[in-house]
Amino acid sequence: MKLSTRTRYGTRALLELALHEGEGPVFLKDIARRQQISLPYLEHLVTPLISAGIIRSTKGPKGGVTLARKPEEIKLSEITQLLEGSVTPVECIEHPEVCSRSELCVTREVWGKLKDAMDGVLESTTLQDLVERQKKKGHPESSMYYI
Amino acid sequence: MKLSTRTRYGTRALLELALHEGEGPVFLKDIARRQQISLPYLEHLVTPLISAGIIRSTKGPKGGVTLARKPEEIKLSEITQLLEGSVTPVECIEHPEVCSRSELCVTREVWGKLKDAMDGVLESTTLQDLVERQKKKGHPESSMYYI
DNA sequence: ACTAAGTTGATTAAGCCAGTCAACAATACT
DNA sequence: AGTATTGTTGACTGGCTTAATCAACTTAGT
Repeated sequence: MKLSTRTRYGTRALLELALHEGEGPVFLKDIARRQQISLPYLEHLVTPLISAGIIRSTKGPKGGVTLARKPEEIKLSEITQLLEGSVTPVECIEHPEVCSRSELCVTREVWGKLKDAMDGVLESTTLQDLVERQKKKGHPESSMYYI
Repeated sequence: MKLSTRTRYGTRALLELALHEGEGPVFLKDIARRQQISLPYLEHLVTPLISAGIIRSTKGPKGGVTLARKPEEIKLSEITQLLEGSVTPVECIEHPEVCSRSELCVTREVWGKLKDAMDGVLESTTLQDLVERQKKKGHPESSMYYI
């Protein structure tokens, strides 16, 4: 019952972008350094985020990536859906046909409640919420990541 | 973000026992057949459940396993904790020391909210709740599993 | 042109985990 | 006592997923 590193890293990368909203493109290299993600790995995370229209990229010198929408318009549910595949605790919730017992299975109902509880949190949290939390905590990138 | 089959199968096995509460020991073989779990695999699931005091076993002919407590006293949180290891979406919630950023990380806070939401469901659901749901649906084992 | 970026794909390495097999231990029944 | 039946334990395997890297390619600015 763990989130994939895809989702964890991806969320951190997007938070990083949200923190620099309005400052123009950010280098993948900088995101990687500040959020402690390996650059080659980050490159792969970026691809689906672009196709999904969450970020925009600019090639060449002075290039980088930017949020394609405002932080308050990007819900965590969208990010997890994209990077995690889905946050379903069991396959049969979304695809009842994978198990012949789906119809009558009561454990399935409970796992459904579990999913609903998670969705509630993910639907109600946006990147903007993360930014505000971060501001309350102070900006770690200024004091910590540039040694 | 999937539950392990350990947890899924284990929960089904316990439900099966709860449904036969008060009828004496149930053969592992029967649980396996009715809940469609491979017998050798079920055997391994049973071990931790016994050590945790959730079920009791009787060896020999007419042996089998029984719930050690009443269904309403067995919470899902206990089962998942035992079989899943834990339902934490990220390691750093329970062990902040695994990541140097734990202190200042706001994504960690959100994953914490996610865990709280899940815990809410798991803490408030008992085997008895599953039994009642099953009764409302009818008893599938009588009509379906004995072909 | 040249350089600095992002993009894409092939590939690898490792860890996890479902699942099986086989030997063992205990109990009830005859 | 002996035997069949059942749970117990541990060793082992095979496959899947996924984090991660490398290398070649494309695009854009100077």
